[in-house]
Amino acid sequence: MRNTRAAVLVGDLLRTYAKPLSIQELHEHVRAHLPSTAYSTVYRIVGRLEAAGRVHRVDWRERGSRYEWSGLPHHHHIVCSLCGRSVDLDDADLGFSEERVRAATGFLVDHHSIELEGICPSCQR
Amino acid sequence: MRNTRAAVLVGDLLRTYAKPLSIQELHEHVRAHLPSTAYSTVYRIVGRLEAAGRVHRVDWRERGSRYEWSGLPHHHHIVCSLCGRSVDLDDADLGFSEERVRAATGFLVDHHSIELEGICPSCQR
DNA sequence: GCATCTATTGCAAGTTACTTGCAACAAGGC
DNA sequence: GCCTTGTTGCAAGTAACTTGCAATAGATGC
Ligand SMILES: [Mn+2]
Ligand SMILES: [Mn+2]
Ligand SMILES: [Zn+2]
Ligand SMILES: [Zn+2]
Repeated sequence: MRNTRAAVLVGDLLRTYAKPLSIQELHEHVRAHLPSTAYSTVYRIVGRLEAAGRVHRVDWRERGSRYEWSGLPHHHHIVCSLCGRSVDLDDADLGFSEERVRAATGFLVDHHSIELEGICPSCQR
Repeated sequence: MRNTRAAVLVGDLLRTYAKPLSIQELHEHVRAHLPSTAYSTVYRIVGRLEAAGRVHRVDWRERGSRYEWSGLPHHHHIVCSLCGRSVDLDDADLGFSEERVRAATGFLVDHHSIELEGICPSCQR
């Protein structure tokens, strides 16, 4: 994978922002530096990062797909339905373990997706 | 909501099959009895059932959206990536509780989605 | 630095899943 | 039956994402 100007901008933002970003947000970021960049270019860059395992997709139902840097410890998200902010949760916070699922079902788990929605402390006030 | 012939067919299948079904599967079922039924009709029926809270949508990432009858105890799914069969899991099987998340984050949880993928016991052989 | 090779890009057109406007139709209350 | 109005078929319309292709620009070797 070549270090093209647009790919570097996308990769850097995902890595430093460390929260799931939409294609649109990534596109806006890239265009601020390289105004001629096409939407499809961002899709292709993200696709290549995903194939290389450096980024993964996260689905927030009504909020659409987003992409997040993979070089962070495994975790999930809870998103505020009012302000949209997200907080990270690890499996321990959730009481979750794939081992437990294996014991209950006999399945060999190879992937799990957990996404929650609620009202954050600050929006509760 | 009127008990039109197509709506009854969709509702009955969702209720008795008790597993998430795709729009395509629902359409095929309806067409077997009412061949002139349009795809859009199935979308509209499912939309009305969902608005009435009698059905809810379940997202299986690469496998697309499906709809499941809501009159069953709350649960989640693990899908076999080889044969496609799904098994139900309740929050206890997963060690999950919204209370625990509230304690860890302060969020008031109003919805959670948990979907797993793996290899079922029979495909492991 | 320069030539060369080939991955990457911009653009426009193409897919796919899903939605919508509208005139014809059919539930179901009376 | 009769009428009201929710529902349907059809065709056209969106939204999100993908793809073919000729032009461009990273990388590599000199
Ligand atoms: Mn995160
Ligand atoms: Mn189920
Ligand atoms: Zn909030
Ligand atoms: Zn299986």
